[in-house]
Amino acid sequence: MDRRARASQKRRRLAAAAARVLHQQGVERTTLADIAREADVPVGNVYYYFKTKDELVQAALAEHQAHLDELTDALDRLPTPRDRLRALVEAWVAQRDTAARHGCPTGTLAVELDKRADGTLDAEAGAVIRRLLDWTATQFRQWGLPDPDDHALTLVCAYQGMSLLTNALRDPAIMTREGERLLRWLDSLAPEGE
Amino acid sequence: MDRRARASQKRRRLAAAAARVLHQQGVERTTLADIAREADVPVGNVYYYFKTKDELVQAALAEHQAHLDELTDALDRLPTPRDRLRALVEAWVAQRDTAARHGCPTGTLAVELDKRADGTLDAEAGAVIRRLLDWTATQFRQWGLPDPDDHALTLVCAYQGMSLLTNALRDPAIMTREGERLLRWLDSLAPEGE
Amino acid sequence: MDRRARASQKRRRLAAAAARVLHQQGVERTTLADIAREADVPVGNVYYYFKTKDELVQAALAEHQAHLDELTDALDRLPTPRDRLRALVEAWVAQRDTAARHGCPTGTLAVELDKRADGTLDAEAGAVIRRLLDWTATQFRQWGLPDPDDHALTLVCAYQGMSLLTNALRDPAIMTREGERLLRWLDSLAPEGE
Amino acid sequence: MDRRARASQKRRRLAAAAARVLHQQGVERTTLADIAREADVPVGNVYYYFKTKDELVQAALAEHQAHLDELTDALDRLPTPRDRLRALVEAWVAQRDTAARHGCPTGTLAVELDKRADGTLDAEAGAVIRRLLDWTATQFRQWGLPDPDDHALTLVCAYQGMSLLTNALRDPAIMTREGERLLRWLDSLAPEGE
DNA sequence: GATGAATGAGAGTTCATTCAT
DNA sequence: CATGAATGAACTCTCATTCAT
Repeated sequence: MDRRARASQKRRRLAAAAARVLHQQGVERTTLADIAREADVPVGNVYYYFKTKDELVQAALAEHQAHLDELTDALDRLPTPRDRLRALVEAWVAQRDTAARHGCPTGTLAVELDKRADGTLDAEAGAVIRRLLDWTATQFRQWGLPDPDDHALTLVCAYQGMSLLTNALRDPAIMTREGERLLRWLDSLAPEGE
Repeated sequence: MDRRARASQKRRRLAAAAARVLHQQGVERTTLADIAREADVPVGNVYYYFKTKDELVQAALAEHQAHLDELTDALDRLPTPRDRLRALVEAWVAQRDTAARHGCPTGTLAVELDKRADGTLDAEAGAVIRRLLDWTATQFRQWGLPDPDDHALTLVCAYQGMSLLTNALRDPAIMTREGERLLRWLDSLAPEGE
Repeated sequence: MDRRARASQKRRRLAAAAARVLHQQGVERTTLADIAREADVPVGNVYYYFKTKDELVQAALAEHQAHLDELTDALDRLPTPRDRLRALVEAWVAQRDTAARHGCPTGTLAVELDKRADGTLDAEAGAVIRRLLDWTATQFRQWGLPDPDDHALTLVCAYQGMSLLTNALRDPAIMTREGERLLRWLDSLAPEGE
Repeated sequence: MDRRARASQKRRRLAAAAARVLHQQGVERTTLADIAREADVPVGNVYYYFKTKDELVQAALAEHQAHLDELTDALDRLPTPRDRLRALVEAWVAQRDTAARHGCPTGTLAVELDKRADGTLDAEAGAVIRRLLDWTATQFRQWGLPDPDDHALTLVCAYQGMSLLTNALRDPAIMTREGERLLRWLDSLAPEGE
């Protein structure tokens, strides 16, 4: 592996470390030294890859976006929209322990970034959430249900809500209970005229 | 007004200012000077009322708790549990512009405090949310519905979820749409055997 | 002396220290710690009086302005414009050893500040020089000479030029030689029709 | 072109870039990356030509020296000392816009370098100025005027002074006014017994 | 109690210089 | 020779907390 490849790998390592540590400690309580340590990179070197702390936050958001895309790509291989949405909910529930400890990575990031006066980064956090919203709406639309956007909104709100409560009450069981309800809800839906 | 009364009034002013500013700027981006300024109290004086910044955060949480109690007390005067829950949802929707700008005060505070290693304050944030959960469950129980706890969980999750998305996407309309759905949902519920 | 008086005295001490150290070491090579040490003030405390390093530079400029004003006030007590201008030149020459080591405080500051992209502070440095220019022009005008502005420009240019060369060549004798020439020049001037 | 020639060409490009950028931004506000970029040379490569930043500053000084030598060589082709000195002043005035923006390259460099504790580089800056002084004195001597050194000092001081004021007040007209005065002064001079 | 001032431990960031290939 | 990457020391600035009156 040549120098350039190793360098870009380091960039990724930093982005991944940022995603992890920022999720656990939050943006404001995480120092660059924390991220550097997690990525095993000297502090001064971080600035070779990211000119500011904000760029690291941005990279972490991109990382979450990438994870989400991986997930939806995998789900897209399932036969029906209902299968895909069920699997989405199941993937959420599978993360319940992480959610109990640190909440939804994107959701909590969005909350923190929205506290800033400068609205640059929080718009990017919003974009990640909107992408999930769009993918979900697409599923409902393909399913042939009316008001697919409303259904998508309901589902994603439910996800963010249960993640927040799971985290705030430190109780993964919340995720299980609400997840099961969502599955029953999905099973109860039927396209018009079906 | 004697000295003690004036002092306790100052304490309240500080707590109220903390609640406001922390909601808007978040815990980590708010300095003691910010709160002191908002309360029109000299910085050095803050420490006679709150020994640490964390105590001010605690006071802000208590303030939110108090607001919530006021609200539920008012709702308790309504005739039926369904009326109360409907009014609760309507109260949420009425706050949509604030939610778009800063999210739910308690929810965003809980998110931020959960990022801390020290789990003292985030437990208190959880307690505020749990109190809302309990009050809501009580309504569903009085209504005679089965699984009142699950219903309560669903409703509060929906609230936190729609607040978060409203804030992240800076779109108060989300609150309106989800609020209307919740009202329809409440209208559709009926106790067993009714 | 009460707290407030002592505090404002500290502000002055800092401004004076800044003027001294910035003159000796230049803006860019002087750290806040240098100034703090010179003023015998803890580094963190500096920011109570000056929010940024630039404000300290500004304060140093004001200090130089004040020194200049003191000088011209003293000169204003002399009977004739020629006396005042002669005394001005003599005051410059008296500073020859300082000039050899560090140049003219205002002139060198202006040079450094003009290298900045942001033109805020260098305008203030220019203002100090312009004030000297104006005072000098006033003398020539009172003297009844034609083109008092041109004469003033010539005199101040000569001052800045000889300060620069004295400093660059580390030779106070330059100041003496040019100073004497300037005195002869002043003596040779006569108002029209005199 | 062989390797050695290409290499020495790169060295020159770097020296020229250094001269330009250091004049514009000053020594302390210029990074090696700035110079490397201006010369279109990779940062890491700079060190094959200049072991330290100071060596680049030195090279910039040499560049200014070379420019000055070019100028005086050209002037030396003029018939009389008076012609040469007049042409020198005219050359200065022709640079008035550059002077307004960045001052005299050598003069401002000397000011900055004199702020250093280490007196190595500022001596070199002084040497460049002294060379100008010497050339000028030679002209006055050839002219047959008494005190040629004093006349040279006066002329060079005037130049540095008017450059500094032009820069500090950002007014090229200063250069024009003082330049005209210097020309009149030169015209008024006559060797003894002439 | 009240208050302006003091303090010091970090935080993010920059950059000359060096290294490995 | 060339070069992207690495390094660490230093700097400016922030802020919770404490102190002296």
